[in-house]
Amino acid sequence: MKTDPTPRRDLSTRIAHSIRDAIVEGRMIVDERLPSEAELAERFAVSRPTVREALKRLAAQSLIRTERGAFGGAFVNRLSYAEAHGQQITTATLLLSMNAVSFATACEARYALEGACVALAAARREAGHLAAMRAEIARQARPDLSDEGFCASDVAFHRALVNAARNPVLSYQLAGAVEAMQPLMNMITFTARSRGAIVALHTRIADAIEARDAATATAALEELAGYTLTLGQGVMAARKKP
Amino acid sequence: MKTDPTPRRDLSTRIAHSIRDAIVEGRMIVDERLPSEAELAERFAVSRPTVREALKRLAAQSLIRTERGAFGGAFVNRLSYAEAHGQQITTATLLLSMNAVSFATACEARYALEGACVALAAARREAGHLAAMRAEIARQARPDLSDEGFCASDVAFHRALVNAARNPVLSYQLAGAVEAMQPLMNMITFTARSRGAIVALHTRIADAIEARDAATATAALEELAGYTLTLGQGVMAARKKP
DNA sequence: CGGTTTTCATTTGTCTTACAATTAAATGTC
DNA sequence: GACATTTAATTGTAAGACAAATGAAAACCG
Repeated sequence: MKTDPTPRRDLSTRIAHSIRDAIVEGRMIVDERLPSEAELAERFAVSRPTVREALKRLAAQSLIRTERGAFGGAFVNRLSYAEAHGQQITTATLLLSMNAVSFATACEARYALEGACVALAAARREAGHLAAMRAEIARQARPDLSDEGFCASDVAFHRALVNAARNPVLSYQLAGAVEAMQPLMNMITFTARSRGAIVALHTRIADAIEARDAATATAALEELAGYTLTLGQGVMAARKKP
Repeated sequence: MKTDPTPRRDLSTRIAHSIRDAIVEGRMIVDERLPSEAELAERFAVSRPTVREALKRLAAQSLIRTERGAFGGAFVNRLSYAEAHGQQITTATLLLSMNAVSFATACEARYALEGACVALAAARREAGHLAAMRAEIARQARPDLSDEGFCASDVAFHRALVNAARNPVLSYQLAGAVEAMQPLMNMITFTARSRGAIVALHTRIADAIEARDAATATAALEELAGYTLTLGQGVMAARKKP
């Protein structure tokens, strides 16, 4: 635990960085116990509240977890895909909402990334993935589904599509892109007609994946990207006027 | 700021969640000032150290920033691409290193995502992106470059390639994938021969991007993916034996 | 001796109080 | 009016105390 990598900032930041580096560089391994707060305070020559602030920073990034009681303490946490997902979605959502990212840019990024998956998905999909996709398509066809429900189902469909590529790293990366788009998508009012078009395209994608036909799946996805973009831009334009 | 969404966890976690929700849901806007620590302590009926722990959690996620002095305080932070990048790279790196992700899986994900960019890059690249790519290729051709230097240059080359697509959301997403791979790539010892092959492929990609030839660029990238995979698997296999 | 209960030491969680450091605004001075 | 000084607000840090949780060890009991 080296000290003082950034002497400008406050103590808890520096301590957090120092411990983080130890974890990232592998000097501390998963499930290894950190010294107690009192001991850390002594080692870094700071008070316990300051150490605690540092530990909370690390906990916020899921780098450590803490347990109370005797033989408790702070432990290096194995970062699970689920935790990483959660963090990525929060970050990506904020990034989009705070930086005035245009619908077109977000849409393009999302479908570009998703396009990277469909070829793999066509090659590797299993019955389960296909069933999940079909189930969402069925939901989307129900006319009593709310717009929010339709969007949620859309996300679920695309997640199933991504998972069909059977690469957890890809799934993790795409989760951020797909889910972060949801707030933007929720702004769209889906008419019966647009829902029909989307369901038709989803069906084409699912059929192509089932047939292990990567080219057709890619083409349908691209068509969907174009259609989504058109819908979204209409909404954004209308939103500007008043 | 609603209270008590998760009554199980400790106070600072709950308070952090409550404020985070207010930010994510847009009830607090960028650069808006949070109440002072003393006031927050009063509102949540907790002590100031507890409030501070909550604020440190949020600061660790770049959701807020703090300024000292009169009229200072905690402010909702505009999440910049740079900050989001940094977080994503840390998360992705830890995810790979802690979860025994195979070289093949990581490699596949990386090149699949990157493939999503080349077509756009071919269409949109500007002189600057091309110059950056060429500069890295030139570096990579120098025989006195260390293996770490070669890897770093490789990352820089691919970052330039991704940036050529001129979609900041894509760049953000890809940063995680490309940079998180670097520790794995650093394990590879690049022989003069393999360096030559990689430089040749990089050159083919740059040439194709310059010629706005997406198909050739994609093909070269796929070849590079295959070659990298072969190199990596050789290393991983050799590492298993002893 | 075996199982159960109790005690106990350790550690995190929280509160209280206090002071130092910083900073912008208000005030005073020339 | 320009510049120096004071002041009030706010975060940063410290020290000490107690509560709560928890597993280990000790004590107890059958």
